[in-house]
Amino acid sequence: MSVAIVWFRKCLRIHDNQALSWAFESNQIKSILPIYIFEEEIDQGTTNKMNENRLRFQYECVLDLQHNLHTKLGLKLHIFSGQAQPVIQSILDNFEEQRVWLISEYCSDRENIEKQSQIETKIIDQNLNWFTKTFSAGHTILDIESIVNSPTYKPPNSMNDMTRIFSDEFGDWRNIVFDVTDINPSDHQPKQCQSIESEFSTRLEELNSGPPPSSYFIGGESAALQRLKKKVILEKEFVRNFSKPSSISTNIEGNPLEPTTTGLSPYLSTGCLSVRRLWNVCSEIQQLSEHTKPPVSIHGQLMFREMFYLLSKSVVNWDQDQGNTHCKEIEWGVTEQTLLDAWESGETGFPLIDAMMRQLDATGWMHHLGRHAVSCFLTRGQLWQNWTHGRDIFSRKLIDSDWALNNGNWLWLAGVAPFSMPYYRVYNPCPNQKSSLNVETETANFIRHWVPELSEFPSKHIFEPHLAPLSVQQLAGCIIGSDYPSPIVDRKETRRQNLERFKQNLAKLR
DNA sequence: GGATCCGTTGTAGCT
DNA sequence: AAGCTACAACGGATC
Repeated sequence: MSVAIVWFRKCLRIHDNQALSWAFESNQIKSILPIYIFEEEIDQGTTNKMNENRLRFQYECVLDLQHNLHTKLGLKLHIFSGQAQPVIQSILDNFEEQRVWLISEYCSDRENIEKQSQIETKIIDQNLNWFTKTFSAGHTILDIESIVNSPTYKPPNSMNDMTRIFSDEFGDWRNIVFDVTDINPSDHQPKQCQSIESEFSTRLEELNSGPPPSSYFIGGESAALQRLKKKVILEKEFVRNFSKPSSISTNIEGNPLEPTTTGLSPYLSTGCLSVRRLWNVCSEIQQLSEHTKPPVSIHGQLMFREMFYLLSKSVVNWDQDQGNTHCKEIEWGVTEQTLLDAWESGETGFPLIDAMMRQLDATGWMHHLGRHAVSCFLTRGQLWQNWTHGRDIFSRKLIDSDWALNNGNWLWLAGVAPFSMPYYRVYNPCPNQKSSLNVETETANFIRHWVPELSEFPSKHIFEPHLAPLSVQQLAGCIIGSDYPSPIVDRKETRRQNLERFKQNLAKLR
């Protein structure tokens, strides 16, 4: 009879959790010790990996997991902070004479794969009683490792490629309902483990007891399942019609923080929500009637997520702008810190860009199309800065940040990847009446909310306030250049120059 | 092997 | 107001 140490990493939930289910169902497991390790160096204040919002969100997820494990399954989650290897060593030392399984979810990124293999060779292999078991499809629909290693695998670059992979894997995959494991505690003996000593950073408690978070989202499986119900299960028409988002703003039902999309991404990235559960819910809704299809449907969005996971595992230097087969080496030149800082702090003088970046800073979330607009603006559109700078800022601030997806999306939007749209399709940072966005009210109100300096500006001028006559600026109580920055660049001129630069770079690469 | 088509989600000007 | 077209023209897949 053995102890199962269930190491929660990317699946902070008890529903559809293969590792947890296995530990419950296996007859050889006598007791279960769930653990979570905060691996960021959080005692020196905010980490360079996660800003405060992100760290707090992560902590909320872990606390909710602790609550659910305790109330639903009678298990106590032990929380640690520190580097995984020494922490796991110290945990296992409590069980020196016993048979122990260290169970976790497969993580596909380089750093975590190295960590996992070090733990296996330096700790597990040193004691004949200790074993590991890793479950492969916890965070993704596909078994990333097995697909990438199959002899016929070619890195996918389009939705066509993805439908081929799904067909090979699942046959008739459209509206398929995947097997999802859920634990029914009444089917099993209680498996509570002896408690062991655990310690984690007091900084996390401080964050949690501080002022109410500016983030709209609350971390955890409970909030994830509530949101799934509210935005997907109860919104069948929305699911069936899901397409390219037409509104860049939030402001649903008068709430300026409620997304027009599902808002489930923070829960998918932390694994509070199983991606298979979300897929299944959509399948069940769509089976009943007409619905949009990949690439624009929710299933399509989830398939792009799988695509980026496959690529991130199979493309060498996925997160680099050099030596990366999926990144054209554009000469971005020397970083201009003032431009980068203005972009990050929402002081570019372009109201829509600034509203987006301030929303990101305050809430840790930004609308899908907003991410397009600000990343195009930073790179090939206006500022001509290396996409990796934007990637780093997103990764520190976005509560739904995910290594595979964040890099993939930046490669896409910077126009450097094989799957990118043509480089000359540049988003206009100042949408006008011709834009698909509702500039009259919704988008203008979105700017008024996040850039209060401009709250009295008429919609006609709010996207390019520096072009407004001085009388309009005075009436709005906001003089451009003193109360709100003038544009840091000439958007039309930089666009023209950058198109030319990009073209020359491509010619050189050919 | 050259032509043609296609790719999740562009913009601006004209009718 | 919606739809067409030019813009300038990538790169991989397909025929």
